Amino acid sequence: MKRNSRFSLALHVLGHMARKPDERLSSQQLAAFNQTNPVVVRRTLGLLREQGIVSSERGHAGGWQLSQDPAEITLAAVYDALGERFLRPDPVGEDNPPHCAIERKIGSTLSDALSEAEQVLVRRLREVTIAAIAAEMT
Amino acid sequence: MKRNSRFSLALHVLGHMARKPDERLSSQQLAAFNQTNPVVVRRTLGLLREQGIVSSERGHAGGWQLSQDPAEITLAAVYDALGERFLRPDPVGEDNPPHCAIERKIGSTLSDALSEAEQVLVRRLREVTIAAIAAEMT
DNA sequence: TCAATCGTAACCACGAGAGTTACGTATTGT
DNA sequence: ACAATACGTAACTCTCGTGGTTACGATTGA
Repeated sequence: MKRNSRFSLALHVLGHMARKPDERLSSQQLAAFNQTNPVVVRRTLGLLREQGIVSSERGHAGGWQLSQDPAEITLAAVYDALGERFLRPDPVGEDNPPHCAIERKIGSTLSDALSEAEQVLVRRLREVTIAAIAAEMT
Repeated sequence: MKRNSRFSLALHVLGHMARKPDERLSSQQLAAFNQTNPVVVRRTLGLLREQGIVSSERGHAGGWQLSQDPAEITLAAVYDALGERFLRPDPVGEDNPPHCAIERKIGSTLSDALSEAEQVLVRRLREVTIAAIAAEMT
């Protein structure tokens, strides 16, 4: 099992979809690109559909299609749509209230540092679009 | 079970140790601060010992002590000593060589973005010392 | 009607990491 | 010496997150 594959799975299939904007690709086809399962694809793309990035059609000629211009879809949008958090926060659990001042201090310090790092990450992801990814395809 | 507790566990016990530089604190005592287990403490502090941050003594009056001035121990040093990677890379697994160009592109793009974000994180962690953490204790 | 396809629920498989037990070894106080 | 204390470590369990899989209902088009 590949861990943390949601994001790269999404980017990969979006890249392929950007190459064939007029076709509706089935979960089965998209799954093949990642050597994974149609259900996993549906799960993942379902989150993107909620954000209007892709659309799906049921039935005989159904499948998935981009809802936006691939040049307008940033990796940050995908990251957000998936609810990804590459930074593992959890500096201070919600259920374990700090017992001493040091724990609060640690929690706030780590929170600040992680937030800043993630801002940098997202800023970078905003600079790359699906179109740029698709352009690399052979 | 608290996840990702190694780092905050380490910072917490180091903070307490910094308050009592002359005492040797047992794993048992340190574990109590975090409501965890002595073995977990030994495991974690063992990594810090390898980097010369703390020292341990066995036997009757044994325990743990800081090996460095708490004002010299940065959170980044602890982060490194623990081998923590708050950013989950794994953009392209080592065992699954990219099948098409898009996968390589995704892998390198994510790698770059994650690396940059982590540099920012570490830079921040370098600005905070154990002494600063300990100063917050009540 | 029938085949293709998404939408979901439900469950399994696997791995990471903390929690726990157990035991060996080292050190110290008496 | 000897008992008590404490680390070092192995081995196991528990839990959680996540992907994989199966199953089935709903929808669409020929």
